[in-house]
Amino acid sequence: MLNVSIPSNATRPALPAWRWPPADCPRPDPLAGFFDRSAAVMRFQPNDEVFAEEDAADAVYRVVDGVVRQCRFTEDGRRQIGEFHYAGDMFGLEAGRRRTASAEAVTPCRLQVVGRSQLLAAAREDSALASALWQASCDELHRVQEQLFLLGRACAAERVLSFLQATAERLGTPSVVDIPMSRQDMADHLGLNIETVSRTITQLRNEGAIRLEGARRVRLCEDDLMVA
Amino acid sequence: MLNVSIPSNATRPALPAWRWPPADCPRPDPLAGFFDRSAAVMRFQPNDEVFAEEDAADAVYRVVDGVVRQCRFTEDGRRQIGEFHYAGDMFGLEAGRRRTASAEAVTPCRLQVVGRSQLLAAAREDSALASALWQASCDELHRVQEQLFLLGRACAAERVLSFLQATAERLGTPSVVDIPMSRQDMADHLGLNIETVSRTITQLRNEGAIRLEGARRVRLCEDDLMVA
DNA sequence: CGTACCTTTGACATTTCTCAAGTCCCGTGG
DNA sequence: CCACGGGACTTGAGAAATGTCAAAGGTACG
Repeated sequence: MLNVSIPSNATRPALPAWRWPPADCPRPDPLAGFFDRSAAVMRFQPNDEVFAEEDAADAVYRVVDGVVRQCRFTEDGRRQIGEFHYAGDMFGLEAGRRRTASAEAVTPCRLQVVGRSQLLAAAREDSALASALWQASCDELHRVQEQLFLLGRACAAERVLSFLQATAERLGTPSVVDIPMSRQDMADHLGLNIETVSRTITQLRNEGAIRLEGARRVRLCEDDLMVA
Repeated sequence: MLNVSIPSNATRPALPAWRWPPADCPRPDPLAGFFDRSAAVMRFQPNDEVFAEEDAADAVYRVVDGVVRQCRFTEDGRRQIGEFHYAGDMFGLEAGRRRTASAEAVTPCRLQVVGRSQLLAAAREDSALASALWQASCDELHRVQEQLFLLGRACAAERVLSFLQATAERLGTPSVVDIPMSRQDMADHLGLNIETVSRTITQLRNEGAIRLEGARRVRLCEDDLMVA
């Protein structure tokens, strides 16, 4: 079980990390193929806006390299980051005609861009592409539902540890994470404030669940994944 | 703005309620047609399990009447309710072969059931059906992202009020809600505990944002939606 | 009309947030 | 090479929100 100080009244299991790539993801990836054939490439610097809430949702993106965050704001300045997108992720495909969230570069990044109607037309011709699109939506839904559990029912230590593990998995480096985003980004993704994220990381370090090799580099210790 | 006692340091806008049905939802509904033609009907009593996490995901459901909750559990007994499904909602279509959440009846209900492969085969033949399926997934994703904001960044009063407004909209009764689920269900959906939900409802009543006409019936007062 | 369950309330504990200072790191320019 | 500045990160102390435990009301249904 988690060795870190999660409220003492209950035995709390480690949360399952997101699986990436999904076991049943078909290879070679028709989405990658389509973007490689058809997309233009754009570059963005950190904090550049890729698109804003309410913009026309007429383009679809795929990350070549770098990291993108998807977020929503309230008028009083609260921000919720729904998802981070990494190399290989598609994002920005929506059913409605307007964006329901904005997207911003976290790190310098290159994005492939295609027209939404172009992608949908190709999917109509190519059932492998259509099924990859559907698979991608479902994967996204599952990640968001995992996130929902985290925000609704997990304490700060669980949220942070789970995030670090998921990010490590996603980046393909199971035992070390080079965290690409700021503490503030982590906080707005995890529904915490920046000081709580920082304190929680310190606490996880003190309890031996992680080791810090610089503020943006964390080594995950093995026993985090164990269940008692 | 919200008149209810949300932390006093900031001006917090009312959260937008989910739109239902979505403005661009095509009519007549090809999904409804397909289920009406092809589905068997099953009945469930409150708390009956429709399917469990890890079950084979080989059936797809549509609510005829009643309410269904979709939930995930941890070993230590925490529960997160992702979504409630009402009359007309499809649920249970997944990309993977296993359920990632369980579904349970909240009220007595009747559900239409079809085989997953049957639905997908029909969608391959009928592009209107395919597009309705995609639309439904996207709508679900948007609702979940709204929920994500609520759990990550909204205080108890905002969560409860937003939930009541959304439920009223969803049930087609904009000013009165007949809440179909228990306080515990609300709590597990909103990431609160049952006592906090109860206290928050009392507080909203005291502040005039709602009126109670029985524990399960709430009248929403107009000025909840106003922005100062 | 009694019983079981759901809801509300109270008192107190815990977690997380807020505000205010540090500290660290890194690039820049002397 | 080293001082400097600025941003990011960390830490502390106290406040606020939410959770926990316990018990009292309500309500529905046999």
